[in-house]
Amino acid sequence: MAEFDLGSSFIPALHKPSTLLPIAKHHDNLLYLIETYPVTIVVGQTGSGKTTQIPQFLEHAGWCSDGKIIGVTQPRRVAATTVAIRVAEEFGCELGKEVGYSIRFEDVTSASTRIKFLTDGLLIREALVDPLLSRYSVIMVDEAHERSTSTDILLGLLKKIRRRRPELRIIISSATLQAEDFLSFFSEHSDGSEPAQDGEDKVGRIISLEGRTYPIDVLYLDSPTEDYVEKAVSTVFDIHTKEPDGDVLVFLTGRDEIDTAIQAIADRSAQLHPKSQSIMALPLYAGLSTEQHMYVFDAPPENTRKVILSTNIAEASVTIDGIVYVIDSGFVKLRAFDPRTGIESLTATPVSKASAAQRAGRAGRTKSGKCFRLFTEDAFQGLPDANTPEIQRSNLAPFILQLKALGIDNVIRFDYLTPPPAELMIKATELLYSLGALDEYAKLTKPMGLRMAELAVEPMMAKTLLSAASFGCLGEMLTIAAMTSLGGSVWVQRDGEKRQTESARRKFAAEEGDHLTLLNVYQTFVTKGKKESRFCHENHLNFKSMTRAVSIRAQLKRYLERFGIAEDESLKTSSAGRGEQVRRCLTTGYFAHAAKMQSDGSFRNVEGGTVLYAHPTSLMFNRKADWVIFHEVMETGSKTFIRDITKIEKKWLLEYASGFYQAKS
DNA sequence: TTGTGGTGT
Repeated sequence: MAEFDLGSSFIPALHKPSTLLPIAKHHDNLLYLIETYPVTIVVGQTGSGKTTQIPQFLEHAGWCSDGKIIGVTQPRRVAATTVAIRVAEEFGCELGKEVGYSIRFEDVTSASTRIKFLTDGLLIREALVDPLLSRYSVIMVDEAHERSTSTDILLGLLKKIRRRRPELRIIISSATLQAEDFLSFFSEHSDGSEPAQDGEDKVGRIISLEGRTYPIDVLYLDSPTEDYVEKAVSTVFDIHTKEPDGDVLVFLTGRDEIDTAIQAIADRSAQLHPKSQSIMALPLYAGLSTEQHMYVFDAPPENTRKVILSTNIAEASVTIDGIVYVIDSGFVKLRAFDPRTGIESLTATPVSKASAAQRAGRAGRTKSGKCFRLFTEDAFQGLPDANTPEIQRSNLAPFILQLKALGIDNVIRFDYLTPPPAELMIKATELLYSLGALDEYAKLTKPMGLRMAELAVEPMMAKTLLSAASFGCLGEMLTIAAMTSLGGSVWVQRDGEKRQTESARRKFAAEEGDHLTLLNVYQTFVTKGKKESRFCHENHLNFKSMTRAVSIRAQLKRYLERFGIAEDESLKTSSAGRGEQVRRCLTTGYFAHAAKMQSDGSFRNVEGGTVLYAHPTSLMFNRKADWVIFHEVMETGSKTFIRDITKIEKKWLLEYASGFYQAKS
C-alpha cells in the first residue's frame, strides 16, 4: 500500500476496514481449511490480522450457530483484554456481549458471548469443570510458538480432547520455524508413531499469511564485542549522529545493565554539540512502577531522540510505536531449574534465532528500520532456532498437580509437545508426595490433593493454607499467601532513593522474619492506604501489587470457604502467640525449604551441601538466626540467594515433616 | 549487598 503524505490535518482511522488487511484474500481458503481439517496451523506475521479477523470470519460463517462459542487463548492477560476490546469495536458490540474476555479476576462475558478471549492458563482451569471443553466449537491457541508451559499443557489437552470430540476445530498460531512441529504433533499417535494414512488424510494443514511490516536492514558486528553494554551505548551515539530521525530500542538483560547504560548515555550526552539534537534515555523493565512504565510511550520533547533501554519485556509483552532502530545485545536472562538441588537459576543466555527475529521486527512497525546486532553473523548462525521450552526447565510440581486433577494419572505418558526431562518429573512427584497431595501410588489424594490443585497458589503455599485453620491463623496465612504469590516485589525503588526504600521497609519489620513483615505491610495498607496511592508512594510500595494482593486474598478466601474451611475461633490465640502459630503453619508447607545459619552468617540447606545467602532485600540479611524456612531460592551470578525468610525451631521440622526428615536427621 | 518475562473458577 502506498503511503500518502497529506499533512497533519489528516489523522489515520482508528481501525482500517478489515477488507484492507492482507488476511482478507485468504478468507475463503481459511474457512475451507477449518471446515475440512480438525487442525489448522496459521503462520501469521505481525500485522496479518490473524488474531482479530479469524474469530470474526468463523462467527460470520456460522461456527456459533448451535450456541457454541469460539475461544481464543493468549499467553498474557493484557493481550486477552486489548484484543477483545478491539474486536468488540470492529464487531460493533458492547464489550462483554457478543465479544468478551475472561482473565483471572475479570470475567467480561455474558450469555450472549460468541467470541471469547482468555488466557491459556484459564482455559486449562475451565477443563477442571468441563473436561471436554464442550462449550467451544473452535479453540484458537495464539502465540503458541512462545511455548509457555501453559500453552504446552493446553496443546496436550486439546490433542486428547480431539479424540473424543472429532468435531472440535483447533487453530494454532505459530511463527514460521515451528509450524511443522505443531502439525506433526497433532498428526502423530500418542505413542509417537505416524498415523497409517497417506498425506492427503493428514489431520491438518499449514497456512501462511503475509504481514504488513516494513523492511528492516539487519547489521552485524565485524568482530565480537567483549562488552555489549558499552557497545550498545556507542551504537546509540553512532545512530544519533549519523542516522535520520527515529526512536531507538535497546535490548539488554536486566536492571543493572540498563542503569549502567543510562548513566553512560547521560555522561556522554554532555559532550554532544550544544546545537545538536539531544537524547532522552528511558529504562523499561517489569520492576518499574506503572507511572515509570508510561514514560516510554510519551512522545519525546522537540528536537530530542528517544532511546529506550529494555529487558525482554519489549520483545513480546510491551509494544512501543515509533521505533525505527533496534540494538540487540543478543542476550536474555532465562530461568532454569536444577532438579537435583531444587534450585532455580537466572542467568544471561544467548537468544534464539526466533527471538532475534522478533526483536528486529520491533524496528519495522511504522516505517522501514534498522536492527544493529551486537554479535557477528557467524555467531547468529550458531544460535538455536528457538529457546528451550519452559516445560523442560521449570519446577513442574504445579503442573503435575493440575494434570492429576484433570484426571490424567499417568503424567509420564501425557502427550507433551516436547517431554520434560524425567528428573524434573520425579522431583515434582516427590515434592507432591511429601506434601500429602499424592499417595504412595502417585494418585491424587482427596480431599487434600484435589484442594491443593484448585487453590491458585504454588503447592507448598497451598498446603500451608490448608493447615492454617488448625493453627488458628487462617486470616494471617491468607494475607501471606497473597503477598508471596504476587510475583514481583511489593517494593519500588525509585532513582537514587535506595536508602529511603530501606527505611520504609524497616518501618514494617517483624523480628521473626519476612513473612510477618509482609503481613504488617498488608494490614497497614488495608487500614490506611487502600483508597489512596499516596500511602504507597510515601512508603515506597507498588500500589498495583498491593491492590492485586487484595484480589488474590479475596479469591483464596472464597476457595477455602467452599471447602468448608473457616477460622476456628476456639483456636485463636493472643496476637503475641499468633506469630508463632504462623511460623509453625509455614513449616507444614515449607519444610523442604529449611536452612540453618552458620557462624559466618551464610546458610546451609538440610543436606548441608548447598551454601545459601539471605537476599539483601530480606530482613534476615545481616541478622542472626538459627533455623529458618524460606519461600524461594535462586542462583544469580555467583551466589545462591534465599528470599522471604522466617525463623523457625528445628523441632518443628520433625513435628510437621517427620516422613521427610526422618532418614536424614 | 540485589530479580528476565509470563500465568491461575
